[in-house]
Amino acid sequence: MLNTVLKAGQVLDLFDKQNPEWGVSDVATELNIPKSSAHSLLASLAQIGLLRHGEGGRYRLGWKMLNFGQIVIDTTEFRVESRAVMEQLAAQYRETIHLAVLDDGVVVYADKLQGQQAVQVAVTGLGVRLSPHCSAVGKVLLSHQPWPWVREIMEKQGMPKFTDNTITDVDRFQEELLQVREQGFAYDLEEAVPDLCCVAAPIYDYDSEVVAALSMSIPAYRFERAKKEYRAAVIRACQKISRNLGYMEFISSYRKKAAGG
Amino acid sequence: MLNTVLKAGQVLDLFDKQNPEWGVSDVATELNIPKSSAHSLLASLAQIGLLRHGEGGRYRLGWKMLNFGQIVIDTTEFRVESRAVMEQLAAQYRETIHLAVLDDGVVVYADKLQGQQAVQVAVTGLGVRLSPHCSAVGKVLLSHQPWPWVREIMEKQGMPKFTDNTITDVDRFQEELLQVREQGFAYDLEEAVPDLCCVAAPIYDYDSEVVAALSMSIPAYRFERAKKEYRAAVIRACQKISRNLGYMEFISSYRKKAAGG
DNA sequence: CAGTTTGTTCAGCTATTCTGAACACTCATC
DNA sequence: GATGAGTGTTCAGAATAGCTGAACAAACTG
Repeated sequence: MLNTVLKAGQVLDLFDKQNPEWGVSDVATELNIPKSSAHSLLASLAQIGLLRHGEGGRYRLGWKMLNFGQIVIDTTEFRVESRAVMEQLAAQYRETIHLAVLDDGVVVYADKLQGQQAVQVAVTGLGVRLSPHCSAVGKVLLSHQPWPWVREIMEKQGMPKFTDNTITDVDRFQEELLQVREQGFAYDLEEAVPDLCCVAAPIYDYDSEVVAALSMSIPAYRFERAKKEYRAAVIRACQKISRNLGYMEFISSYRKKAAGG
Repeated sequence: MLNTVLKAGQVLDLFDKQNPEWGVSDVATELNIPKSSAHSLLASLAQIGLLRHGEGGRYRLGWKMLNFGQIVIDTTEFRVESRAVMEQLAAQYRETIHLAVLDDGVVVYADKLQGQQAVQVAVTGLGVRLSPHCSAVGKVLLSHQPWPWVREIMEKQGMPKFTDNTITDVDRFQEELLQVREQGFAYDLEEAVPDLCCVAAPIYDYDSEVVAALSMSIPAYRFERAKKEYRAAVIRACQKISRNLGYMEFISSYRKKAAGG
């Protein structure tokens, strides 16, 4: 480990929303290092663009940080980040895993792993579009959308009845979504296909936005026996992926508060 | 200057949208340094969160970059002050608005509003760096810098020709900047991208320094019809922001005289 | 205008980083 | 499976880069 880089990291970490500007002396006293050391650190960081020193000799985070931040956003895809975790899940439970996103009101499968053969990169079935009211991923994704919009979608697309368990009433669906959002996961209890159950959870990105949902599909008889374990596994997987996408729970709770709910 | 920090900067600069992932060997050959040196640099940068190394030992930019980028956004006064005015402009004209600053001789987008959806908090495209000789914001920002410095920058960066209208001659560019400074706004008449025109004006702070430039981008055919109106709108917006930042015109004119030009 | 603060420079001493070879590991290919 | 070329990682000694504290310049404050 390069000591100099580590110290540079400490310096950078001083800059936050509350204290966006630091002088040489401030840094020196804060980190308990000589003024001259603080100076060379700050000056060097400014030279490589991570800091800038504007008027008055005080230092601020540089514009290059914006650049790098943007590159992070533009080059990390949730599909790539999800893949490894999905493979782990598939290997452990040997059940089918789905990764889904919302596109114009319908659920689209962005990735899929069949449980039978351990690491089968199945392109089959990808991009399939289905109505969201009868799938676990659909519920998860819709539960994070504004209800009026969801209602409109439902009314436009209709809520066809596929099994006896399919939710076909809009008000009942709203209740379901509220609960899903609250508890952080959704079930599909034979609502789309008889004898097939699913459990899904949301995947958050760096901005605490739900960008996708991940689900595991299990035959009903097997699902009933270990519902809780499957649920926990899916939730854990989603948390892992979310973390890989830069999601941090404490930020999320902060933002929720700031947004007023 | 700390050599280690400078090298760390070189390493970081390798990461861009085209090459978001680097291995130890890649970095070593690219920078002509031993593998072990590359390794310790990468490992240290990962330790402080500026990089992360995922599966396969390859390195990517870390999530802390996003953090820092966000802090830059949230703590830059003129950005905060600009936001409301930009949203007004975007709502009224439904065209794309850019807020840009100068960083080490290149134009950096500090904020961006797409005209289509009224209040789209777009982080997309932020931090993009581009050469200033072919953009309206670039001309505005450079027109308030000392010419010898500008000339040096131009010679160092070159003035690549993107369209038939791109200014590629240094002397011609000096004339253009003088005019821009005199008249208080700049056009980009399809000089960077065909069929795309821009008009930009400067934003002054309390100290009568140009801290940023704001531009509106409009398709050429539409721009030609109402050039003057767009221009007036942008100038008005910039005056509004400048006033919010404590800028007062009469002080400015006084200072210009005192500075002898 | 003096006093106190700031950021910046410098040169010797010390410890840090650099280096290249050896190691562990993954992935194709034979 | 064994093999080879490709990774990333570790380590010790050699050499250089960074730490330091005092002295400097420059800005602000009374």
